[in-house]
Amino acid sequence: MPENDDFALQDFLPYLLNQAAEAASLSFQRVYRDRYGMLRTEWRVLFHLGLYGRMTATDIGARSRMHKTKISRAVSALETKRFLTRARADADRRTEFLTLTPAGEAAYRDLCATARTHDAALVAGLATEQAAALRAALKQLAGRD
Amino acid sequence: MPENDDFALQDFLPYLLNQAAEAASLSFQRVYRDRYGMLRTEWRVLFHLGLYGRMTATDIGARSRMHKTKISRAVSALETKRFLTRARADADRRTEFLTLTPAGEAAYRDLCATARTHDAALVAGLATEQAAALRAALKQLAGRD
DNA sequence: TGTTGTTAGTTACAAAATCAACCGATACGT
DNA sequence: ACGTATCGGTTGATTTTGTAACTAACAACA
Repeated sequence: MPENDDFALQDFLPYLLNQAAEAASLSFQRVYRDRYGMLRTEWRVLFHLGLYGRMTATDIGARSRMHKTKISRAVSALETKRFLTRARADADRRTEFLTLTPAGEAAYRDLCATARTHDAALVAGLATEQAAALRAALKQLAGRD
Repeated sequence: MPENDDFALQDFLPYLLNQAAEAASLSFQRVYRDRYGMLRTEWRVLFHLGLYGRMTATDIGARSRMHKTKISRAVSALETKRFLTRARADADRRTEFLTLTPAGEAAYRDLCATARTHDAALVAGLATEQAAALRAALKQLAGRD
């Protein structure tokens, strides 16, 4: 009845990606939300700081492609949770370096461990090379990193 | 410096999926936004109606896994745009059937054509089987359809 | 019929994301 | 030094989403 002869829009990549992304983040979201009262933006900032060590907000933005304001607010939230500290740079007093506190690092490690489990569960249905291929393709689509 | 020896969290699937999804939808979003003033939810509803023909809001929800309220609002918006009409069902007066107007169908066809182009551009860097494998993996992650 | 439970869809309110304007610090050209 | 532009980051207003409560219609069963 509908005239979608040639192109199956159920296969439209943006749609598919979004569906998969939403499904995949759901279970993990519950973890950082219930366990640490974090938002996804906060978890992402934490994750960057845990992974790369001391960074500025701009650095995080460049890597994560999150908007300035999201990062700014996430940093504030993490600061009030005592998960990170700020330090003005001497060279350029506009920038501030962000560092995880011990509590922040602990949360990071805990979440990493949980993330590992979730990741494994997600790819459970896929063969090893399939999973690797998937990650590679996603990286390319994401444009970098 | 950071102690992420074993597990590269840059490869964390929810993160990767989200990055790719965001990057992929960006260019297409501009199309339906600028050309028709639509939101993503609206485009999705339009897309379902165009693809499957007359449906109820609940049907759309079951297929797209969007929440009731999102659908309700998207339907209202599409109705004010004169892209769809509602018709109460005789059998059950709670449900209403949604049908695209000619204008709605025209928009659907236009956006489909554009979507096809965008999709092709996205998978341009991938081999044909790679793209197919990607879609298959995403479908599985999405849980269905 | 009357009660209880469920379903389709909407609405109200809170939470969060987006956008634009903003402040202070720096850089640059003159 | 001075004006202008730019950059790092924050704030406030608006928009969009999420959560819950709600209305109306139906179903089932006494």
